[in-house]
Amino acid sequence: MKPDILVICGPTASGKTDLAAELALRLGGEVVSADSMQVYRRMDIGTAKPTEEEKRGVPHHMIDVADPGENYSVARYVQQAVPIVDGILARGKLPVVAGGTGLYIDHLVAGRQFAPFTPDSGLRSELQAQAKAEGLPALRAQLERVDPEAAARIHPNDEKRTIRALEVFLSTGKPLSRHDADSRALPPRYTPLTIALNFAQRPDLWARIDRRVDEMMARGLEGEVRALLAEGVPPDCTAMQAIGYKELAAAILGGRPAAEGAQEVKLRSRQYAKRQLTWFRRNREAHWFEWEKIPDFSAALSFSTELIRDVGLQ
RNA sequence: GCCCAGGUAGCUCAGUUGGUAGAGCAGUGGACUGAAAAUCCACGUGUCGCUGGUUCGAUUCCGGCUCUGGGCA
Repeated sequence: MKPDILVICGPTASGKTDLAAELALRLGGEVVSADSMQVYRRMDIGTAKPTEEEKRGVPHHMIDVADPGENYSVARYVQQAVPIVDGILARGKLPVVAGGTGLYIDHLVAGRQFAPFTPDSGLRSELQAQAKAEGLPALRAQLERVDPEAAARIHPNDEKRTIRALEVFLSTGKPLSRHDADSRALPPRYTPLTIALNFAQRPDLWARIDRRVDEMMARGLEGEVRALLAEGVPPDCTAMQAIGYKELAAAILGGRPAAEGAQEVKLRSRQYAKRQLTWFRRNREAHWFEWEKIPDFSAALSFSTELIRDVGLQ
């Protein structure tokens, strides 16, 4: 099957943004961000959104599409991003999906469907309260009764997934495992050519992350976080779970120096990058390009354009 | 120079009444279907500072040396 979209993925600070913009510019494409935190407005520095200069005149979509206080989700992402990708294709251009949120990328391209209901925040907090009062094993026992298949797959300590599975059953009357099975049977929405970026040596990635966090601090990340808190964004909302915001908010609220928070941001970013790599490595179709020491974009460009030519993407 | 407290896993430390050692953090690998920058799982051999002595056996007891804190000169 001939690919119809280009996907650029990789861990944080691996150079996705630059490569995506450059490729889109050369191939007459448009960038569609696949990043769960760049969707939020007024969170620019800490989410490393591309600047106008970095966008190189190429249209970038799925950035600044929600307010920080809103509860964004994969489902909403797919709902918004699919018409955009389709629109780009309809105009005869190449969609370049670029980002570090593997879940978002996978759902966008795979065409999976979500359980047909709007999450009821009341039900969710009810279940959370129940977990707190009666303990997670109680919820787990409940899940084993209504959806033994999901219970077998979800680890007993995984509260979020246990609650989610119960939520689906209680709202739709259909077990989550059934939804998943049905969804897996659907044909994929797009056929991607996937390029994954990484550093050959882990410490080189760390060095790049550290430098980037220092740059974020120099550009005023602390002020950005203070502004969000001042406008009343709840410190426990989804947007404030973003690395960089969470740690600085905690430092600010706890009266600790921002520099201390910045150190935590570096650590948490490294750990996040490792999780991203685990996700992307699972995709056997991805073509990996690894940097030696520092990014060499001209090498990445020839690697990419060759691949694109070989598969007839353009 | 003297006195005191220490030198044990990358870091912070626990421990062995003498039978070669274990936690947290870090790190590595993995999972992931409406919170995903979230959530969860698995993985612990290191000259127990060096060197003599006692002992069947010392990281553990004794001596010397060395290094790091703190105190007194």
